[in-house]
This record gives sequence, C-alpha cells and structure tokens, in this order.
Amino acid sequence: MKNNVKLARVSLSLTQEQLATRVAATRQTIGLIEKGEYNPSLQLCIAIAKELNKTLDELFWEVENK
Amino acid sequence: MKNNVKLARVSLSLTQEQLATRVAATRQTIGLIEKGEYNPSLQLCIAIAKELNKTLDELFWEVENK
DNA sequence: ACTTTATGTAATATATATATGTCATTATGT
DNA sequence: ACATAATGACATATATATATTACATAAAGT
Repeated sequence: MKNNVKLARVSLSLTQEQLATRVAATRQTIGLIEKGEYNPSLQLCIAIAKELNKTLDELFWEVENK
Repeated sequence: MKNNVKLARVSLSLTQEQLATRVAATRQTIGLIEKGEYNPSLQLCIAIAKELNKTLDELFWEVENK
C-alpha cells in the first residue's frame, strides 16, 4: 500500500493535521496512510487527491501496476 | 461514488461472479460497487482495476474531478 | 414450459477502517 | 535550555466495508 501522499503533502507545505482537517479525517489516519500500512476507503483517497491537486493514479497507482 | 466498473467488466464479457472470484471478493460486493452506493477500499479498487486492465483514474476518477 | 445463469436485494455476522484520547519523541524557534 | 509544533505510536471505541446466507426475478438456452 505504498503511495505518494507524504511527498505531495510536504510539497504543498501542509502538516498532517492541516490535510486531515481539509479531508474531514484525523491526523492519525493521515499518518497511517502515509506510512503505507493502511487500506483507506476510495472516498478518502479521492478527497486527499483533490486537496493535494493530484489524481488517484498519481498518488496511489504504484509503479509496478503501470 | 459513480464509476465505470460495470462498463469495463461487460466489455470483457465477465460476469459479476467471475470478477468477484478474480479479485477475491463476493458477487454482492461487486454488485454494490457497480451500483455506486458503496465506498470500497483502495486495495479492492486496485485489484478490480488490474483485473479489468484499467487504472484507478479510468475506473474511479470522475469527470467532475478532472 | 422448464432449467440454468446472471443479477438484484435484504438480513445478519464479522472484519477492519476510522475516531478518540493519550503519551513519547523529534524537530523548530526563541 | 526552554517552549511549541509536528509526528509517531499505542490503546480502546465506533462506524462501516465485506462476507455469508437466502430468496426473488429476469434473461437465455434447451
């Protein structure tokens, strides 16, 4: 479940908590997603992608799938 | 939660049950996802995309997000 | 008409995503 | 050195995705 959320978030100078607030999640959830040990819901993935100006593929479609 | 799963599945002449088996899910879960009333997990979305030879964006990234 | 096959739908059970609360640790600033 | 902000990590509680079982229906084939 590796992804590019942390990279994209830091690029926008957002904290985990700021991102969490904007996607109506908690800091802990964002942390676990970035850590890659989580299986988030599609809705949350889409909310995160929109907030980080990325698409699902850019954040969650891993290299090995391409 | 509209998506293009049903369209892609039918294009490959797969039944809901065949797709379900290949992604280790149940027919009912596939049916609900296609109906658009579900919020599936990222792992399941990725499994479905791989099986249907599509990417996450092609199946789940809606027009209004583009 | 009858039999399969595919799908819709609903009830209940189970697994797990997510929230909540708390403490530790690691920057960062002053 | 101290204070604060940001993150990591770990419990427990709650919401919900998913499985299981079952029945109905519609389509397709014989």
